[in-house]
Amino acid sequence: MGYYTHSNRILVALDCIIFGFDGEDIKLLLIKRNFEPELGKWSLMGGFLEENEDLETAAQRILYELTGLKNNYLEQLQTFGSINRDPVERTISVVYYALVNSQQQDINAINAHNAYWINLSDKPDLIFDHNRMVEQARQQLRYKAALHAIGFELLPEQFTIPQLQKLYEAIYNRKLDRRNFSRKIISTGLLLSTGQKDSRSATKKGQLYRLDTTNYQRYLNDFVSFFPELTLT
Amino acid sequence: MGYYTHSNRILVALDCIIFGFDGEDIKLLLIKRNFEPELGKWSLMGGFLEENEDLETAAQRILYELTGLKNNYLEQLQTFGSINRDPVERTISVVYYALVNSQQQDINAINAHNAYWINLSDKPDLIFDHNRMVEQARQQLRYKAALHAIGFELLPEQFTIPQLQKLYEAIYNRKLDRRNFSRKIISTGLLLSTGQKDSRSATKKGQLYRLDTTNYQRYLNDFVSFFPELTLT
DNA sequence: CTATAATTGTGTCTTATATACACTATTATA
DNA sequence: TATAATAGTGTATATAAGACACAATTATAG
Repeated sequence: MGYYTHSNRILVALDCIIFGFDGEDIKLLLIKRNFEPELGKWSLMGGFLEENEDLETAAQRILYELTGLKNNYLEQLQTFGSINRDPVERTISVVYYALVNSQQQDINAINAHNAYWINLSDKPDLIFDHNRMVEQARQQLRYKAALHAIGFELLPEQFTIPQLQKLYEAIYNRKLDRRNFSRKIISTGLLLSTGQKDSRSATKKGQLYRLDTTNYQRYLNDFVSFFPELTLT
Repeated sequence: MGYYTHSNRILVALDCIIFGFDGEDIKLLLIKRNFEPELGKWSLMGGFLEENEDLETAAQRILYELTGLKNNYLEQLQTFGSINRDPVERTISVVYYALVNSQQQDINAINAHNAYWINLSDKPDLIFDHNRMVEQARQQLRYKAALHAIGFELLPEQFTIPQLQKLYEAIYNRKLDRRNFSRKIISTGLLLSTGQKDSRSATKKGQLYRLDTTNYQRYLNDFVSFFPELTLT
């Protein structure tokens, strides 16, 4: 293996925006830094790209180190590369965002990293360009959830339609009509009734559904467009 | 300015997928390489990130070097970082895609780079992971054009509705109904009649329109979603 | 100079979907 | 057993999608 004569080799970091949902609010897993630089401030979970590591592998590693979770929804968002974005040394950061079902996490790993689940609406100021990263991820989540029925990744395996509605309401920060939501989501064919009922509910117990993974694949690819006639494959 | 102790500094490249439209087909500006590595093969236009250069600035520079064009639609697509994607040396590539009005290009610059406009449907095999990059860009173009009325970037300043329709048909590779297309596009309020007619047409000359830039800004942000009720701001 | 072929412009009908809204059912708790 | 809270279902109206038909313009051929 040879080398290019070009000399500008720089550090490549990865940062992960980790979204969760507690039934009421969209949450972010953030780190109160007990290390330099920017000790004491809030940031995303990050790390450097290693020598024999693909980008996606590195992002998965960083997510796993923090949460003990594997096989989550994880997608590359964008790469941030302003000259002075990192005051220590020029570093470009490849940013991923993850959707995790926050009930399955490894509490010990999270505590060990001094990380906390924080309501997206209460997000503190973050270091470097991490605020911009989060803002862009939030928008991407709205996109994706609107087009691709992606939101399920944030829910437990079994969920009720009202729970799903609360998730959508949290993502878009607006109220939806219960009756229309229910009709629409059922018409997608994405939900399979489990026959069970939600035991946790304090009043009328809702019907539990789970994703129909057959149809789900289709919905991950399809989307409804500006010209509905142009719905893609 | 200090340094991180981490040692894995690597080359950062940029590659540009340059889309055009000739009135019939979507085109790609590709390079027949007269330099190493992979001399004689086809590739995207690329380059390395310089020391005092932002990512977007570098992408603009590369686009300018090849086409003489500035101020085009240029957007980051994704970063590709597989370990062995470049056989010479580990390099990650931040990929941008550009939409250019291919009538305004600098022919000399293009010839000097041994570049050619090639129908997307006739795309030759490209080096490294450039095939994947183009495929992803093509999908992103479909997304964007469906959601954001972005396609105008590929047309001359003045255009007829049938020309716009041909562009959409090329992007999505399918026929659309003339009458419904016309009604729909007019109802968006994006078009301003210029009062002029298309002189080039061989039969009935179509009415020339141009973008209403006021409404355009809105359409760049808005999109119609999976739940139309959730159309975003 | 008129017929023709090609393309543009506009209207209308039917069907489907969005949206608004009202009543009934279930369950823990007082 | 009444109440408060939430879940489930139905229906009417407005809007948009999608299919389709006819009239208008213009270069070219006869």
